[in-house]
Amino acid sequence: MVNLSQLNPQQREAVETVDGPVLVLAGAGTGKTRVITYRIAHLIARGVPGDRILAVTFTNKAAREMLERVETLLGRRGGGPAAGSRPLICTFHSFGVRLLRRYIERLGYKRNFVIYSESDQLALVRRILGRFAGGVPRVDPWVVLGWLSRWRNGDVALWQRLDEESRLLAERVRSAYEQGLRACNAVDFDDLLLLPLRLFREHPDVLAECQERYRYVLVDEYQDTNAVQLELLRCLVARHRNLCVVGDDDQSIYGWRGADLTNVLNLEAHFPELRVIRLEQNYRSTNTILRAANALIRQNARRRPKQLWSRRGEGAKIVLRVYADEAEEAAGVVEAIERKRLLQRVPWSAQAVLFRTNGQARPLEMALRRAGVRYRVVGGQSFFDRREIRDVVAWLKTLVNPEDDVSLLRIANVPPRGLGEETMERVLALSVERHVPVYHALREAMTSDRFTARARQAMVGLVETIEEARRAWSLVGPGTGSAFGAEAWIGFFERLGYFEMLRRSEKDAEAGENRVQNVREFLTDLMQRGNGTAEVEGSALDRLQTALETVTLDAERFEEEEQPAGDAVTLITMHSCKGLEFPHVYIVGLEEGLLPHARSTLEGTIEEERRLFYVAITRAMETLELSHCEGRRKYGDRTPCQPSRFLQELPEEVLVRVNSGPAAAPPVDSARDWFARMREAVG
DNA sequence: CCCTCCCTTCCACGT
DNA sequence: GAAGGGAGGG
Repeated sequence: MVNLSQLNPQQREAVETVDGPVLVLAGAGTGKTRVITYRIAHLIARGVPGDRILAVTFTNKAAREMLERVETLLGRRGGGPAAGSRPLICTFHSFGVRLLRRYIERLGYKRNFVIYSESDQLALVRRILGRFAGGVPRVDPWVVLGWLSRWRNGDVALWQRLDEESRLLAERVRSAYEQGLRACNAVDFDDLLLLPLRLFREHPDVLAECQERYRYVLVDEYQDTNAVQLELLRCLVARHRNLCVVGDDDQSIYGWRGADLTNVLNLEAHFPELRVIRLEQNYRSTNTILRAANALIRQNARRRPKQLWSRRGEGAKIVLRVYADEAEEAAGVVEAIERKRLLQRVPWSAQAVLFRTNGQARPLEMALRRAGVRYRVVGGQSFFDRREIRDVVAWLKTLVNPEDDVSLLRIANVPPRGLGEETMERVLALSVERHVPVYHALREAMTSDRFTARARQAMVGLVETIEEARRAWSLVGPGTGSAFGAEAWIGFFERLGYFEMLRRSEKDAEAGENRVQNVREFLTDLMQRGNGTAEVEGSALDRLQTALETVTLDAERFEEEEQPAGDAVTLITMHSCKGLEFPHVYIVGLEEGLLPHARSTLEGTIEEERRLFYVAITRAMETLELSHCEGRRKYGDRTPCQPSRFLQELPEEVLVRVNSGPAAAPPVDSARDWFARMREAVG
């Protein structure tokens, strides 16, 4: 039996109420993950086979951590679950991929489907918009992609808000977009949820099988679910109704991605027999911090009321500072960090700086580097935004599925082989005319006298390269003893001339070599993944498909491996800090326009911005420092800033206002001396 | 067809 | 202020 004595009464109730629908309202820091892991372990200990349990999370990281915790919980007591009967703990999206890998043929797709990343989606939308470019004033493909996603996820309201012209355009784009995906045998992120739902609705036998299999369904971060996810859940638990969702409406910060707060507020509508359990004892923060958080979030109208409290005492007051601009703010934060480290022996790793937008990381990084402080940036510009990585991924996707037009068009002339814009445009036209994938059109064009001999020669070269690689890699299997590894793939790109192209593309030889190195590392990493998975079956090409899925769905993992752990300050956005905690937290840029963000003011989503601030505040365990600037550089020149309206909502008695005029922060150019002196004074 | 330079635009948050 | 896209020359 799992020992439940370490849980408080509410947590215990949440763990032991195993049958029927349960909503656990778990405030920040109240032991939410603990409840889920204990609940899974408790179910297994009571004799439920592990593989009858499905736990859904929002990030892969959360899924990995949860699995680990469940295993320790069970393993410690000996005889953990047999390898075959482990609970399935994964994200909604990877759950979708699992189903699609098994059943997608029932929906008329081929098994070697690829998943389009956002940049792939964008390329497709761009192409479609280009095709429609008949006098239409230039439309932002980002905006259109946003419409599409929201429309496909059932946001009808948005659709109705568009004006006549936009709606007409959007409808044409939508239909072309969906056809485009189908034709490429590609699915996008939304499809990973939408197609499984279709599967459930059109194939009752599949649904019945899943219902039978997943007798107990748990959902973490339930406040982040959208309408489609709720539908999926309702299908899954329609029979046994053993659904346990854990979440906090006050921490719902993904509305822009379709997350719907009413899923939490109105769950009784779908499950009248719902048990609601509140967790309000916080184990993380001081009462000063909680008082600020409670006061702030109370201003929101749409919520289920709750009040956090803790046994961790009052703690230090919250410091509020004003700086002249973002450079001084950064310098001030670094100073505070070093002060804590040198005077109070607080390591860098116990401190985190939180901000609203990724762009705010830059001045902070500069100040940290100048002071010799180690740091790590969580999230931020993705490794996969690098050109060389996108090229390589497009090449690999093409090898898995040559009918993936977006990838093929991207790599057709990479490295340059004489298949420029003009030629590919004509091949594309041919593919549209014939209703076949670009790859087929390309093969047809090879022998067509509509193209010059030179172009045809180039096409033959491309097709042969693809065919040869596909043939070779589909022959390599686990039993053949041939090399599977990254070296073989590196060799492929070497022969392709890709590395040479990279080296040539940079003026600076070192920068070019750097890009080459990025690709080598990426391939090494990718192949380790393909070989490491439980899947022993299949050719190298099959494994490549699996590995590419992780690239698209779990990019975060690649980034993590990039940055070695160790003692370092954390720089992180307010969005990605959810679920984390730090002893000492600095929240910067608390200004109108940044928080609440200018766009949210326009869109009327102030409450979500307030929740975002709430999430940020509740990351802090011991101390919290807030700051805002009087002015800030924007697109080059300086603009004045007003303090965030949310600052006025914090109770005055928990704050200390420190006037950090220009005098308090050391002048930027002498920062190094200042730190040197401080170190000397301490050491 | 490829390269370079200038000009525009800027994605807020992430599976 | 940087990076990507478009126009024009090699």
